[in-house]
Amino acid sequence: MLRLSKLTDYAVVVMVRLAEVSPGASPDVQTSPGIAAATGVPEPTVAKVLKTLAATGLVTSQRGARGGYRLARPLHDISVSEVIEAVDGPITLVACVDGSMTECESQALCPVRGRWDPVNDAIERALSGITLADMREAAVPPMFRVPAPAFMPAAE
Amino acid sequence: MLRLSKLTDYAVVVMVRLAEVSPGASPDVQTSPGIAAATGVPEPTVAKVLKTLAATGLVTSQRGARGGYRLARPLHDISVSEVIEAVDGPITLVACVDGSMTECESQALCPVRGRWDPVNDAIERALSGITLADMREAAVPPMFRVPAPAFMPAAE
DNA sequence: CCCAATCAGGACCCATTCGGTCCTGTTACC
DNA sequence: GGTAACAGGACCGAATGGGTCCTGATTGGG
Repeated sequence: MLRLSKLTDYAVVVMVRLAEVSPGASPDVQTSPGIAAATGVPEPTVAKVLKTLAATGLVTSQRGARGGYRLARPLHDISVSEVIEAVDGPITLVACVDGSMTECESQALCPVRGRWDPVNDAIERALSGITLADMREAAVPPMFRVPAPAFMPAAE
Repeated sequence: MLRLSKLTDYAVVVMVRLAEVSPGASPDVQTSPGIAAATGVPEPTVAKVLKTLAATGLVTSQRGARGGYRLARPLHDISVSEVIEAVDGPITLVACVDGSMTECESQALCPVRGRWDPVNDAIERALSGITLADMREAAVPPMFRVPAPAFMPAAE
């Protein structure tokens, strides 16, 4: 269904939240539980996403007490494709696109040999043209913007 | 990983194969086992794909003896997005894009409320611009074109 | 008129992957 | 030195998709 994982969605949520507090270059870092409380995403999931993003360099981490996470780059400099590839791995519509052509035993018969490449490239190009800042602009009306709720979303 | 299902890949293979024999408007129909033998795709899978494509109107079926399948439209008039939506359902990157907003219990908190829409639309636009004929052109060199092998691809 | 071939539309099972949780170690501040 | 927070795994359950099979409906040919 051409659906990307929830982790990617959460990653965008977390990164946008990360930008809300550190718009310029403020050294303020945010902790995983703090972001979890602000976004409503479960804390372990937030931690997992942050660790993945930190591993790929999209966010920087500060260890130890008073530590936390901070955006490595401003929102308008991070494309959607970067986030997707960081969380879900490289964008490969079908197995043939990747270098793993070992699977395709019927290479001579397969009529789609490398046929998805232009499609895959078109999608990646479309995704590279959209940044997190663009997604932020196209978001919900400001009346729904919640600055930093101190309460949990209940639901449990 | 933004990967579409194998069924979609098979659907493209089958439809391209379907066009190989009925280029214009010849009434020649092809049977499921015939296409399976020509493409190397397992016969039950081919039948499943064909039935799905017939249900969405991308191919037409002829029941009874001497029956089979035929392309409803020429290749250059069928976009990739049509095939994807026929096999894998509507293109929805995240659950929020769809009308199923019932899942999102934290609507007020969710900062990506409808944020993926432009991304989703960009992808669908990119996919709509590529037809099966385009994929056919960007395929493997003609030396790999197998007309209609009467043997099975072995492998079993 | 009967039979064979083929599509139609399900139900069904298995494998794979994803979503989510938890544990242990390391680092830096108080 | 204690504590708070990240790092990096392993781990398990649920859900989805891939693939197979069965039974009925329909049409052409003998």
